[in-house]
Parts: sequence; structure tokens; C-alpha cells
Amino acid sequence: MNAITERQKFILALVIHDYIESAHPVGSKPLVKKYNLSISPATVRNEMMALTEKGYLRQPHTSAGRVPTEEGYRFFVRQLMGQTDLPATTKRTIIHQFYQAGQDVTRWMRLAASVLAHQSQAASLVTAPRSEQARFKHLELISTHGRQVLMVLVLSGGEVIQQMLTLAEPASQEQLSMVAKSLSNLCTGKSVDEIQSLQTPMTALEHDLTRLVVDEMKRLGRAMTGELYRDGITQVLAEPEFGQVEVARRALRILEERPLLEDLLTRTVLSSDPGGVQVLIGGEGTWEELRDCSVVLARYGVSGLATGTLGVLGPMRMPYARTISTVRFVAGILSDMVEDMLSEE
Amino acid sequence: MNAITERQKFILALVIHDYIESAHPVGSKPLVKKYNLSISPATVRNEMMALTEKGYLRQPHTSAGRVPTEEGYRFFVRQLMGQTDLPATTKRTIIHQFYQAGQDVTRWMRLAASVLAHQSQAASLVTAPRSEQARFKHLELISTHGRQVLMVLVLSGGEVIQQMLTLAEPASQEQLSMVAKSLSNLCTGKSVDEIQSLQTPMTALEHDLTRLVVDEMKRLGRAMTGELYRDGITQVLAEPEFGQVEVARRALRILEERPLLEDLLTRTVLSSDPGGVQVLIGGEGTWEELRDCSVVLARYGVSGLATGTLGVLGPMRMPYARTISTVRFVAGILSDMVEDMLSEE
DNA sequence: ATTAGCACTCTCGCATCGAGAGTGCTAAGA
DNA sequence: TCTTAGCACTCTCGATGCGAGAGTGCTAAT
Repeated sequence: MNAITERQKFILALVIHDYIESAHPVGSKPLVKKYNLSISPATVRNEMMALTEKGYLRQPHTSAGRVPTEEGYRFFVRQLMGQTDLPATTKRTIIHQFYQAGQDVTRWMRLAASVLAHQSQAASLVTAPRSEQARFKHLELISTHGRQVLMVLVLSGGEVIQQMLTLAEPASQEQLSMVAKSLSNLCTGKSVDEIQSLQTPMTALEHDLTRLVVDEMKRLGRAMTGELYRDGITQVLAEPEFGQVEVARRALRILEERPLLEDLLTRTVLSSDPGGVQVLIGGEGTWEELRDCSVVLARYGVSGLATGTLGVLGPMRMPYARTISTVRFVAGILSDMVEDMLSEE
Repeated sequence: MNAITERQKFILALVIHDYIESAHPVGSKPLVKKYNLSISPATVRNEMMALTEKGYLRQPHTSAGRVPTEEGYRFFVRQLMGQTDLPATTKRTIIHQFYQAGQDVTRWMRLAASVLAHQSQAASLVTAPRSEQARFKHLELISTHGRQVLMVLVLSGGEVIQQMLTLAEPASQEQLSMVAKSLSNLCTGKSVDEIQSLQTPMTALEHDLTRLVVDEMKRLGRAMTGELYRDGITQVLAEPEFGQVEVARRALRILEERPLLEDLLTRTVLSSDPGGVQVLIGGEGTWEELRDCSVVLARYGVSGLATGTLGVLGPMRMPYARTISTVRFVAGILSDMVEDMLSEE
């Protein structure tokens, strides 16, 4: 009984399209006029009533136009919105920018955040790629002064960990290089667990260093997300729905406070595979902070080896088609780059 | 003729104090009552009139209380505000947190931003320490796959630059280590210019690598500020003066858009020595974006070797005494840490 | 020099009102 | 049965007016 007719779908799509564009409740008469519909406002009104009953539209007050509900947006995103793609020229520009950023992961991240923010006119978030099970790649010990040593640990995902440490006994750079080399040979390609259970005989120094390496690898493993890169915070403040500062504040908190953000990511894309795009509309009953917002998230990288998250936060009235294709496109670029990086190594 | 009397100073200080606390224009009668003044409201009014003529106070409209002008705040900060210091317990807590962060520069930065934001209830900004004239410290070449090599370049300020590069000819890890070692010996302690003008005979590979090293060091030198760390953006949105989103947006842009920020830093603290705290009140006629804000900035680190900037952005109605002492304190901690790092190396 | 008294001014909240927009319903037409 | 013209109704929004309250500036007395 509750099946939605084709015409209703059409009108729903129009209403959403118009509302996304204008941010004003959509009335029947202007809608007919604007899109040159061959049906009368009265008919549109009837259909709107039906859509309101089905829960896809609502009216802010008795006599105002219609506004999409969260359910309406969801239906739109799932079934009505065509699979669009970014214009070829836009794509080329973006790819060119990434190309110029060279091999510098930090610059990729910043650039990705910037591109997402500008393309979607919203706030963006990118987390640096991380290996779920990082593998040891290289260890370097650099003598600095007295017993102070700079340890540089390189992992398979490209992560570089630097840590100052103080030796029990002074050691020359030659000795340190020897130790680093032998440990590198021993551990290369091994995971934390494998290194931890090594039974090879070692000197005291080697033993201590191994412990340190294991500790650092574990510490990195515990951090759920890598470094965060954000952009477009001020952009999103320009949206009319954030005219009330409390609304903006509530939404932006989720980008600023790590625990909130990690909760969100953990319960959505963190476990998903790279490729798919997830759309969260209006907090989905779970995230009070996102009540008035939508979030488009995707995971990028190579599953099981090195992955990261990227996404966009904007008002619920968001140009979904464009945003989703942007997110998908940027995720694809970053995935390619991570892949390149891994295959090169 | 325009000398300000002691009593006027006293009243000005009271008005500012009260306004900072309440965010409401301060009237003569409530002021007398609240602070149990031994003079009458009428006298206070006369003094307020004088202060208004001198440009330290103004009235939002004919019949409202007084509000401090930018000039008023400046006078207050320069001459009226006593040198306060953070409570000892607060200091201890902060120091403890830094102590726990170990030697990880990234964690220092994040922590510094967080402490600044929470202590001053405003938005904070910290830039990573950078060497003005970075010196070469160590070079490492790590063979990864085929002709792909990961170059790790360590500079005196502690900066680590990683860059993937592709060799013209394949080379073994042994060969690479040899080259890295000889170049390290050659360049250690040298500045870009010195490396660039080296006349030592080299192999083609060494020559190419030297060029790369020089390029990277120059690139880093061009970037005026290191990585940025921000916090407290949502905190500052809670301040009543940012109830108008456009006001908040205007102010926050300066934190988000690098060019704006670099302009601000360049023309204020970037050339100053670590230690001093600079207070910018209401844009000082130069920064339109900061019209309604104040910024407290300081430089930290070791002059000429490695320095960074930190600061706080909040409404003009800001608890200056507390904010300034917080900024000074955190700058001191970071300076100590940078100093330690440098002396250890 | 200080202060009590007072008239004056301006904001703010509240109620009122009319215009405008858009609806829901009804009844007529295809 | 579906569509549509017509119409009364509802609700928002901006303008207007008004009274209360707060705080000032001035004057005159101490």
C-alpha cells in the first residue's frame, strides 16, 4: 500500500534538488513554474501530501513549503540520485595537483583535505594512512652527543618513528651502525609479534633496542587513526544552517575532539574496505552531535596493509551527488598513491 | 592636560575587569554596588565621562553602560594589569603532562595547543620548531625495491625529511650505505650554502644526491612556518561575541588559511626573540580579520637555532592576565624542551 | 570636589497588524 | 478515477507602537 509511485519519486527528487540549491522550503506553485512541470500545483500538492505521510518530506510550519526529512535524503541518496562523476577537467586539475605534491605524504594529506573542502564547500577530514599490522623495515641509530642516540625506525606503511634514547654506555657511530644493521637484517619484514618472540641470541644493547622497537610499534598500533588533517572549517560556517553558532559548534566538535571522531570512525568505515563510500545523514539516531549534519566517509589505501580515512562534514542539505563523487575520486587517488608506495618498497 | 588620574585608572581597571567577566556594558550604579566603592555612582559617571573622552571607554548607545575600547584594552594590558602568574598547582599539572609526552615533538605540539586552548578558553595555535639555518646532520639511504630508494635526511633542528627517489642504476644496500656514510661525513654540521659550494670530487651518484639534499633543505627553508597545530576552535565559538557566525568566520579564517596566518606571524613575532609575549588587540588597524579579536603570541625555542611560534586567539574581551601568563609559561616549557633537544644532540 | 535628584534617551521585549506565501479541502471537469 | 481551479484558512515575517527598565548627563546643593 505504501509503494511510492514514479511521479512521487520524481517530485521528491525535484524538491530535494531545489532545497539543496536554495535552502528555502519548497512550495508547489514555484516548483511547477521553475521546472515547467506539465502538472498543476494542486496535483503537486497532493503528491507532496503523500510524500509527507510517507515521511520523506515535512513542513516547518502549517503553511510553508516542504523540506526533506532525513528519511527523504536517505531515499534520495540510495535510490534517486544518479551516479554522477566529476567533470573531466576538474579531475585533471586535481590529479595534476597531486602529481606536483611528489612523494611527500604530509603534502598529500593536506592537499586531499584542501581539495575535499573546496570541491564540496564543506569541512573535510583526512587521516594519514596506517598499517594495521605494521612490519619492520629499517632501523637507524644516529649518535648525537655523549650517550644520546636518535633512533629512526621505518615501518612498511611508510611510517617513520623517531625517538631519542640514552644508552647505558657510550657507543661510537660505527658500533651503532653495526648494531642497527644487524638488527635490521634480523627484523626486516617481521611483525611486532614475530619480533617479540625472536629467540636469536643478542647482546644486551641489541636486546634493549629490540624491546624499544617493539614498544614503539605497539604504541603506533594502538593509535586508531593516524595524524589528522582538516580543512574547510570556515567554509562550512558560511552555510545558513550553521547560522546558529551552537549548531556549528556541536558539529565541529566531532572534528576537533579525537575521542568523538574515533568513535564515529570506528563504528562506521574503520572496518570497511577501501572503495565504498558511506553516507551518514543526520546522525542516524546515534550521534547527537551530527543531528543537523551529514557526513560522507570513505576508506582508502590497501586493505590489510595501509589504510586511512577521508570524509566531508556538511549540512544535511548537501549536494550529495557531487560530494560523494568527490570523496570517491579523492579516495581513489590516495589509494593509488598508497599502492604505488607499497609496491615500490 | 590629558593626564589620567589614579582614580580614573582604578575605575578603568574595574570596568574592564567587570566587562571581561560579564560581557555586558558596565553601568555606574551596579559597579559601585558590586565592588562596594566608597564613591557615589555620580562620581563614577563623571570619571567614566572623562575616560570616554580620552578614548578608553565607549557606550554602545546613548544610554547604556560603558564598554572598553581597543585603546582601553591596550592601556590596561600595558599599564594596569599586574604581572600575574599561573597557580603553582596548574603549573605542576601542565609540566607533568609534558613530562609524560616524552621526546615526541608531535606530542609536544598537540599538548601545547591543547593546554593553551583549555587554559585560556580560546583557540590556540602552535607551530613546530624550525631552524632558521638548518644544518645537515645525517643522511640515510634505504634500498626498497629495484632502483627505488628512500632517502632520510636529518637536520640539526630535529627535522626529518623523507623522500622517495629513483636511481639511474640499481644499487645494493651496501653501496647505498657507503655513499650515505661518506656524504654524511662530508656534510655534517654544514649549512645549505656550504654544501652547495662544496668542491670535493664526487661520483655522479654522490653529486646527484647532494643536489637533492640541497633542494630539500632549501624547500624547508622557504616554508616560513613548520607544521601547524590548532585546538580550541569550538571553545572559542562559545564566546558571545562569536554569536554572529560571520564574526567567528572572519576570525577563524586567519587560523585556517596559511597565507593569512603567515602574514600575521611574519609581521609580528617571527622576527622577535623567544621570551617576550606580544598582544594584538583588535587587529591594530592592520588585520581586518581580527577586528573583533585579540591575539596573544610568543616565540619559543633557541634564537638562531630552532624556534617556533605559539599563540591564542580569542575575543577582544579576553582575560588578558591569565592568557598572557599561560602563553608565557607554555612558551617557556617548549623553549626548555627545544634547548634540551639541541644540547643533547 | 562630590553627590542627590531628575529629566531624558535608548534598548528590549511584547503585542498588534497586514501582506504574502502556501496549504488543504471541495467541487467541478476530463 | 485522476486532475485541477478556486478559495478559505493558517502561519510567518516585517513593520509599528508602546511601556518598562536601565543608565546617562546635567544641575544644584552640600
